[in-house]
Amino acid sequence: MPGEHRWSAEDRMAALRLCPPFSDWPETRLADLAAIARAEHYRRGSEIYARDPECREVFVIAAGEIEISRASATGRKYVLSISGPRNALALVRLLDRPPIHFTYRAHGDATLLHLPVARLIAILDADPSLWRSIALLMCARQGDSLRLLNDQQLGSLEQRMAAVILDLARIHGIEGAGGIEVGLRLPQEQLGAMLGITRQSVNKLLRGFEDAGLVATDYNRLTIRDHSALGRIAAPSD
Amino acid sequence: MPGEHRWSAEDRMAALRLCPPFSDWPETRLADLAAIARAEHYRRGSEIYARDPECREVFVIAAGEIEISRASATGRKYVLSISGPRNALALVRLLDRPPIHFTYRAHGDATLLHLPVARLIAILDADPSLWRSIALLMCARQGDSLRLLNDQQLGSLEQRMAAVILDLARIHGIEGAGGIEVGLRLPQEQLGAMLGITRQSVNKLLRGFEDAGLVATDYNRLTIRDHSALGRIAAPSD
DNA sequence: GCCGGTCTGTCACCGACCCGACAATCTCTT
DNA sequence: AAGAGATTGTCGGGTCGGTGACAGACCGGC
Repeated sequence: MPGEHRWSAEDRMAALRLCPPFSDWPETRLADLAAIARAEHYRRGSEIYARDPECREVFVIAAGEIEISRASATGRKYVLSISGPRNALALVRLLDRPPIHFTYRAHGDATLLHLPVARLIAILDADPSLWRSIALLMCARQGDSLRLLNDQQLGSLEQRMAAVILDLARIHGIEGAGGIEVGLRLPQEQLGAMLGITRQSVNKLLRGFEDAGLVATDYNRLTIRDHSALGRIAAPSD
Repeated sequence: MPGEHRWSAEDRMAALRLCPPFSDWPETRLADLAAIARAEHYRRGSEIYARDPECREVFVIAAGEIEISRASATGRKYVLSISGPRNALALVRLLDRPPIHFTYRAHGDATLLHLPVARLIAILDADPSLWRSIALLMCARQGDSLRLLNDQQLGSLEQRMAAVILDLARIHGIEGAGGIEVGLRLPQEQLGAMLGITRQSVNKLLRGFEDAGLVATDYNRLTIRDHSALGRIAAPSD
């Protein structure tokens, strides 16, 4: 783990090496990438592109978690997901005119590598076979989005709640004695923002899950007690 | 327009030439593509991959409309969209293991060009710069999905209804004297399946729109009377 | 032109979720 | 160690959309 104060080109390369879609790039290309990357540290709660929402940069999470959300005019907030280390974000900015702007916020303290889109594209065009990795990653992301859309329309609240919990555990889970603990500050309000429901509804559902022995909750902390049962709820027959 | 009975290699190329992501391919590559494409005709209501849902093919709509949907265990149906000519579908199948399977159904009579994934990938790898067009298209598609997710979570029913109508008009709209007519058989039940609500709710909303002079309805047929007002409803401030 | 199937309009009832409120508990900073 | 702020548990009332039902209108085929 590199020191917080400074990220050398080596450190940047090490982070990129583990991050799809760059993880299967040859070393020389990774070096090109590391050369244009700029490391930046964010304190908990700070917004990533607060200064310039139109900024044409992609970024990679080197450490920490990033909440991807969007607020409505009425003040409600929808949290698309909370992404973890080794994840590339904002890839839609490869387009000249990205469709809509999501807000990225550091959920805990976080370190990001920023990659200016223009220079990234230059690297890709210099060795077009690299585009393949981008294309396939975008296919995977698209698949995830479609599954999410489908779940939201067809699933019951219980199903969606179980799915969100399992998803969080998959990304941020820490194996422990009593089960898998979600290594995140996770107030019920936040779960609500991911499900599009209110805090109170989350509370009721969550207590239902707890009574059934599926999860354990403890002030901002969530632990999965029965992973397979939760999976059965999330995907009943599928 | 080629005859219904037979699609020559020339006909197939002509269709592909207009379809993103192939529209900016050089002629020689388009010829390669046309060589592996198989044209197939579908009657209204027939399901595209009824025989083999696991079939590893992408396809392009040469003529007609395709409804992309998914059914729940309880019999409810969610219609993701109704896609029109010059659209490539099922691109997520470029992945070895696509995430979930959507059902594709011919909304009216339709003609498709089928492209086996393995051979398509062979063409792409033979000239990797072609992957660029795939990557950028998938970015655009991903952006569309994210916008849809956002709208569904944050938008009111009215907003979402207006958005869906405008979207349908953009793809299937026919300019006419009294406004833009949606050139589709469009029962209220279908609109409901796109919005995740029941026929009855659609009816009430739609009559509200009609009373306000935004649209005109006439048995299976929908005409937009006030496009800009509808746009203001769909995206209030944005 | 007739008829079965599809589509639309409408109603009463009901349940799920939202809203506002309040008290208790926990965490973090000072 | 104390107090401010954040989080949780819980309640009742209100509202929106779902459910089931029914009648009437429309379409397409024979």
